[in-house]
Amino acid sequence: MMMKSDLYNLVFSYIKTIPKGKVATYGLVAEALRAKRRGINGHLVGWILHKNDSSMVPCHRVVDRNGRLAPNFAFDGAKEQRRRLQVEGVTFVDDMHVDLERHLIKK
DNA sequence: GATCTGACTATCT
DNA sequence: AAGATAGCCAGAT
Repeated sequence: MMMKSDLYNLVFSYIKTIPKGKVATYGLVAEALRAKRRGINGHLVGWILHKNDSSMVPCHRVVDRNGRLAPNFAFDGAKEQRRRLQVEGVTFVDDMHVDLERHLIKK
């Protein structure tokens, strides 16, 4: 198979489980992955997504702990990410911040 | 195989 | 309040 690596697989597997209209934080993903691979931090998660640039994965549902969207150099631009989330029913408290209280998977 | 890098987060200054 | 530092890991070179 062409699996990049175990980490990629873990990250994508988790992200794919994020329900539509929900979001997860990098820290949350990292925490979940920590169950499989010890000591994983948010850097790993975001960085893997960056390297992979997977349009096939709902990486737009992953935000930082403040609910802020990824930086502009991800996706087609932060505004594109915001548009995708809004289409899925995610509400925003700011142009760049999702409403974590309503859409964060869990805490 | 050593060094650099990274879309994070918490803590300190 | 905003910038700097530390902690942590694995992929890329």
